[in-house]
Amino acid sequence: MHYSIKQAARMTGLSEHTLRYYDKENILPYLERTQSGTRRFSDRDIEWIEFLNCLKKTGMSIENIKQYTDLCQQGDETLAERLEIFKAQRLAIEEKIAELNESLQVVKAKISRYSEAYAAYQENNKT
Amino acid sequence: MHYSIKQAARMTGLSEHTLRYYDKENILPYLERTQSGTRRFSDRDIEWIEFLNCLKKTGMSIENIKQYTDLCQQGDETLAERLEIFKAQRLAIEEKIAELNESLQVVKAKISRYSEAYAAYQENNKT
DNA sequence: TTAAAGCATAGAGTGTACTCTAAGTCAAGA
DNA sequence: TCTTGACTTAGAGTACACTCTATGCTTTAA
Repeated sequence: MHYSIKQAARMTGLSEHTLRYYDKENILPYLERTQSGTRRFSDRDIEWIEFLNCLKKTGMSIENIKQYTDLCQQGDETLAERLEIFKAQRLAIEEKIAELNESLQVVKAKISRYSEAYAAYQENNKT
Repeated sequence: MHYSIKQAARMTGLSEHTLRYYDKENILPYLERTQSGTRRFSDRDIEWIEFLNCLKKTGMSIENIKQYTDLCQQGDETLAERLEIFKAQRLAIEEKIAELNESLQVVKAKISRYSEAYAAYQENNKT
């Protein structure tokens, strides 16, 4: 199956503008064109975009994604390098989760204190 | 104890530029000045900045932080509203953690596949 | 054949959060 | 007094990731 940019946008949740921007940045390595120049998205492209979405959620920049995409197109010699990228990214995600858990504790503590303060405030302002 | 902007920058890990920017954005409500205009950071300010750092790590924007800061200065009538802000933020953090855990699974799967592919590649290229 | 829809490009504009620069003030030590 | 260093401001500049605009080309249905 092949899809127009409009369909691809709907399927991936990105805008047509963003898909063209990603193409311009060369991070859609499998994307083909018709002879008149229209982009022709395949299932492989859709899957790739969904994978990019996942990488972006972990905080990976377009620049880093570009580097990875380039390595993918250079064949098996870059396998070790690509493996290292993901190992580093795994660490980064784990650190981010740990950091968020810490912040969660701080926010929860705030909620406790505000709950108490608010209860006391209501008590003082009883009619 | 009071600190200069340079000391405050070192203590909080932010730059002097950033601290001045935060002050301009009115998210440092307790910050005082000397009569000649120099900023005078107290321990309370340092704690507040560390708390802002925590909120920022959770993805809260300067704009939202400003709203919260404003509410803090309006007294007890805004207690309920502030409580709601933190409840919403708790939810946002929990969702972010869940999302990161999903991405972590995807990255881990990539690591497994690359580890295998790389082992096979090495096997094929034995001298 | 003509109108509309959908696609293309180059390049300008936007929002966020800084980050830096230029020019000037102020306080302390040689 | 003069220099040095730390501070001040307003406002310009930067990086990132889009987002939009203007203009024009194709394809398709009426």
